[in-house]
This record gives sequence, C-alpha cells and structure tokens, in this order.
Amino acid sequence: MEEREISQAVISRLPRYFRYLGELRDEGVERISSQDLSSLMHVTASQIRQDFNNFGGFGQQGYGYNVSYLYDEIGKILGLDRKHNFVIIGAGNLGRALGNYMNFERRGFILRGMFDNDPEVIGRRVREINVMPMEELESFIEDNEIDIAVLTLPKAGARHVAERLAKTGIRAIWNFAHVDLNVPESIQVENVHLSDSLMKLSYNINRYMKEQGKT
Amino acid sequence: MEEREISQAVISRLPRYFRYLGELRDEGVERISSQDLSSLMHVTASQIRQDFNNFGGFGQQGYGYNVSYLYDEIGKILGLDRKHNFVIIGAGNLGRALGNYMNFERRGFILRGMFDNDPEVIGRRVREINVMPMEELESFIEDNEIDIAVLTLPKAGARHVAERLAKTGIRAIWNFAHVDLNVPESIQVENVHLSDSLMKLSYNINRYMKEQGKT
DNA sequence: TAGATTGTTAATCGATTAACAATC
DNA sequence: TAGATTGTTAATCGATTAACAATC
Repeated sequence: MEEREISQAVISRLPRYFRYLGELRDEGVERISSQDLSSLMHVTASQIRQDFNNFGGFGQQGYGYNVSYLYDEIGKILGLDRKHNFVIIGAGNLGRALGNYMNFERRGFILRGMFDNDPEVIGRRVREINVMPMEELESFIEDNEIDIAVLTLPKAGARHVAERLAKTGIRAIWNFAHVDLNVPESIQVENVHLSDSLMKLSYNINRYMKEQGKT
Repeated sequence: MEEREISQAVISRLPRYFRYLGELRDEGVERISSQDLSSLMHVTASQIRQDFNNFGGFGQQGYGYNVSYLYDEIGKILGLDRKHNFVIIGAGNLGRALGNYMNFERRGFILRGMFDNDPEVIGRRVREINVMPMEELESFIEDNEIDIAVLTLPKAGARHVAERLAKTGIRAIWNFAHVDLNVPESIQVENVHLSDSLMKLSYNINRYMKEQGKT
C-alpha cells in the first residue's frame, strides 16, 4: 500500500509535523483541519494533505485529522515506535554534549557506549557510560546490537572510522564530521554539517544587508 | 549584476563547494573542470556550472576553473571575508561544546560572550569567556557589536529569548532549540534541529529494512 | 440533509539536466 | 587553428499549489 518511493522533501517535513502535533496534543487539542494546521505552520493546506496522503488517508472528510492518532501514525512512519541502540565515536566536547542529552532516549534512541582514542579521555564517564578505547569498537557493536554510530571526531578520523564501520552490522551513521562519507548503500548516512549551516547563516546576513543598502 | 534572487537550494550547496575546493587547494590542485568536480562531488557538471553562474562567470572556456580563485570567491559570497561576533545563550552541554569549538574562529566567527540563568553555571569559564547572567544580555549585545546569537536552551526559554533579541540590533539567530522562532524579517534564522535530523535517520533505517524485507 | 473538509487529479511553478553555441 | 570547456538557452523532471469531486 505505502510502496511508492517517498521523496526526501516529504520526509524532511515529517519531524516538523510531528513536533507541532505533539504540542497540539499536549495542549489537549483533539482534532485539526489541514487549513488550521497550515496557518499554524506557515505552509499550504494543500501540501499538508499531499504529504499525509503519501502514507494513506489519515483524515476524515468534513472532520479533519485526529491529532493524537495522526501524531502516533507519523511517529510510526518515522520508526519512533522502535528502540535504537547507538554509540558515540569521539568523546570530545560535542560527543560528550550529545551523550549527556537525555531527550534522545525519550524517542527510543539509547546510548550504549562511547569511544575515543585519546588516553586522556578513555575511562571518563558520561552518565553511566565509560569511554572505551577504539580497539573495542567492532566487538562492542556486535555484542550490543548497535544500530547507529554517531561520529563526532575530526575529518581524517571520521573517514577512517567510517570504513571500519562499513564492515560491521551497523545500520546508520549520524555524521557530525565535516566530510562526506563513502559507505555502502546499506548504511544510512545523515549529515549534520554545523559549519555549513553557519555559512548559510553568514550568507543570509550579508544578503540582507546588501538588499537594505540598495532599496 | 548579481541582483537576481538566488534560491536557497543554491545557497545550501555553496558550503559544500567551498569545502571541496578548500581540500583541492590544500592538495595543490590549480585548476578543475566542472566535469572533474562533478565526478568528485557526485553531482552533475551542469548543476555546478549553473550554480556558479548565478554569481557571474568564474571560469574560462577551454580551461575550467581556477581552484584557489574560485575558493576565495565563494568564500566572499558566503561572507567569510568578514568578522562576525557571536554570543551563546544557554551554557549547558551543547552551548559549552560549541563555545569550545575553535574552528568557527578560523572562519571569522568570534565568540564574545556566553549567557545562562542558572546560578550554578554563571561565572564558569569557557576558554577565556565568563558565563554571564541573562540580565546583561541586551547591554552586552549593544556594547560589543554582536551579530549572531546562538540559542542552545530549552524550548520555552528559546521563544522568550528570541523576543528579547528581536528588540536588539542582532542580525541573526543560530537556533538549536526545538521550536520555530517568530522574529522580524530583519533577523536571519538558521535552525539546527538535531532531533529532526535523527528522526530522518530513523525513517531511512526503517525504509531500508522494509525494502530489503520485500525484494 | 447541508456543510465541511478530505483525498486526489490537474495546473503551475521552480529546479535540474541536457544541449550547444560562444570563446578561450 | 583545433580542442576543450564554459556560459547559457531550451527541455525535462519533480515538487508545490490549486481546484474540485467524493464523502463523512
């Protein structure tokens, strides 16, 4: 039924719907029309209906969408009804910050281990997790059914680690390093290139200043 | 000359070009054709030429593009030839991690201050910066020509702080909080919604598993 | 039943790719 | 000059929006 290939443009919008529906649900709102949701989220009602219909009809004519039901369904589509074990590779500032961030747990993402090759850092505790040496990476992944590896280390290291990961049973890499990784198709990669994001911001600051200067 | 409105799709690709060109330059590569760059970056040569031509002709027929020149030009387009002072609001794990990250400085983004309202955290040092109380935010922004505010605090706080920021001379917000901010057009907002990114990853893991199960 | 609002088809818009003339 | 490769126009593709019949 839901076999058509869904475009990544649609996928990228799902978490935002999920966020808004969660807030509506918490406020006790029971139902919402695409029209009302559209003015709340500043997107067109048409897009909302198209997006939801990629996954089958979640609404009801004349009524709209049941907030709580829709929230749950989108959660399922996003796979948030499952548990995912993850490890963090690179226990520097960013790695430790992500390790300490508890909200991922709420969504079913469970931190199982952290790795680093700096003797200074190995053995340190982040919550109840000990930072382990890189040698133990592969065996730990196998033994603990790890799905996701979070890469928070410098460029060169990231490329190398990605190659090691490609040989394990890992399913996905959440990549914070400033490189594009080259891994088999079976491993999903999601990049968070913070400096790219900052550069976009920088561009837009400049653009706005120029526009003002001109008009 | 470069007055046409450039689409955000193009802008989003610029940092990636910049990254590849920087690496080529560091490797001593002097020139590159759109064809060669295209196979390196796994995009079409046509797209590369279209993208660059949004900003005027950077290449030369029969020759290609001068790597170092193109790198500099894209840097300028992104506004990386200027200095931007920034503050971090929310000195939790993520805020401190970003504060400690030195690479932003290399691109002209200079950390000037950090703020929090938790007495536990106020006064702590991150590099040479003292975490200040929230009361001092507005005056500090005025006195130190702050361009960018990085928001690394919980939802509710973020919305409130964004309102306060809207009344200052700030130019941009780099928003790590899981809310959409409502600020005047004159303030550029770039969102880094980490949990959205993680959900996308989760979706793609699931999708791949389903595809495998079927075929 | 009448009114509301979805699900879905058709129209539009924008972004990507292909093709090729211009030119170094 | 001949070959290479850009800059740019035209064609295609995909995503968004509009419109409306289906239906609760």
